[in-house]
Amino acid sequence: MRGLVGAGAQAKQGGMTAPMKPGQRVLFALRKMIVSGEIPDGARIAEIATAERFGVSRMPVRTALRTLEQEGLVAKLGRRGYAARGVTPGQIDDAIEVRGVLEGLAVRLIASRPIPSGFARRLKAVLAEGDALFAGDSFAPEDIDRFYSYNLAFHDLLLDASGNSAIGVALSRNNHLPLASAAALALDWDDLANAHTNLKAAHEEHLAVADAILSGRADEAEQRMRQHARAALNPGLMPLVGTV
Amino acid sequence: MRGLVGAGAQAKQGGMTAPMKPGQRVLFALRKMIVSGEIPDGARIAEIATAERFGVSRMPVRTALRTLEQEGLVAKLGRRGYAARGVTPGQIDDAIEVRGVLEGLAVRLIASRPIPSGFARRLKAVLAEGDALFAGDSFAPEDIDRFYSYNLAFHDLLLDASGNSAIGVALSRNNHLPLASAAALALDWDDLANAHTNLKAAHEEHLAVADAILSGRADEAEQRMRQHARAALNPGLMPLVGTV
DNA sequence: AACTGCATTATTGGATCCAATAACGATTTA
DNA sequence: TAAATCGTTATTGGATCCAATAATGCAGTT
Repeated sequence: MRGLVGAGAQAKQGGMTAPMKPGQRVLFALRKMIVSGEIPDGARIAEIATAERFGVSRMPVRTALRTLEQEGLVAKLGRRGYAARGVTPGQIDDAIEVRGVLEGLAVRLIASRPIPSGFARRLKAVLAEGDALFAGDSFAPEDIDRFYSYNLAFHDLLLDASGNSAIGVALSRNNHLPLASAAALALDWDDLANAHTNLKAAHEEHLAVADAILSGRADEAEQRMRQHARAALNPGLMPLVGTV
Repeated sequence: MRGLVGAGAQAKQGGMTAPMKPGQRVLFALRKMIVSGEIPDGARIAEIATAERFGVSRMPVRTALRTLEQEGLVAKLGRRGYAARGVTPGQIDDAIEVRGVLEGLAVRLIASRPIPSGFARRLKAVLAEGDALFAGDSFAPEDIDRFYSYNLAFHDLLLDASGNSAIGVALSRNNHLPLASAAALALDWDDLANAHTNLKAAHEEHLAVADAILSGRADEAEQRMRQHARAALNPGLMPLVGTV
């Protein structure tokens, strides 16, 4: 399943066969280089050098650096351009914790209010996808992709239903860090049995969260959602669990 | 105290007598126009027209729009430029709630770990400023400014001490919305007695949060910090309480 | 009269050029 | 010899110009 995160992220970033516009291309390339450590922490990033490196004008580099600054991946050095801010594992943990808190707020808000019938229906429909996935006791390779979609739908639904737009914008930060977003199945699940076990646990956490929400147990829903995010922090049983 | 928010925000944004660079100027002007509703919700913002309006080139407008897009204040319309996303009171409430949750996470993290002696000392020093402010039972006009500084120092200290950098980047979003940031004393305190009463309440919440932190009562610290943020939501006794 | 195709135009994105500014080094003087 | 000042240079920010592209309006045809 090596191509999974590539497939997902690339598709989301429009990185298909169609030629990407220079601006986007530079942005994604720089982002990838920084988070991967190819550009080491603290390294200066000059507009001219970068532009020449990518064979583009300085303009796309400039806009990309501005965006990366907003994302916290580069820091502005007064008049000396920008410097890469390497992403340490600790920062990813930090982002995961923030995500848990924000998603926890989302479910708490949902559970604190009367549940619209439409939401309950949609939530159950999403969860049914997960149930179907784990009906058997083993995984086929394509099931990872299906879980990816299901997981994304679950988190997106809750975000939408919270009715709090500020949560979404705050979360959009974290999603730029691979491993930190709910969508990122960053690690390759080379062991399908392993994947089945761990992703099933994630699905059952989803069920528990949903039950707490639909029953109006707001505090419990929030706590469970936080815990669900934190599960990505500790390696637990397996080599390393991606963000589920 | 009409000039307060102006003073604070302007100073923070560098809006003093020194001429601001075009990029900054356009960015701040557009931001202000959108949040104030001068540019109505959904209104299209074209580069050329805006550039002419401000008497600058299209370039600063472009970068400003990119930044505002990151902040969620404008939305991109495919090839038709950008559209203003009006800020409703509800969105400000949303942002305040998010702030409470994020700052709540910060204090919980601090309280969950051993307290560095340096932090305890600095925290007490900051709180002493507040104590001095409310030693008397009335306010002088300049005390509002002093409270502004003290309040900012309190929140910044906790943010720093949390050790979680993701909280800061997530919070930087909300701070762009006036009334949502901890720094914004958005409403004019024309009644000094009123200001004294309400800001003193805020200070006592600070004390309670600090006590919970230093005593290691993480859950309580988090809850109190959330409540502290939410206090800005309900008008309560007075006409309208700014974000304290 | 309505629909489709083409041409025009408005608008964004990129590239190049110019100005301002701060860092750095060399040179001169005490 | 060391420090200070002046000049050079590297680098960012802004302005203008050019290309690509999609929306819009007009005309022609069915």
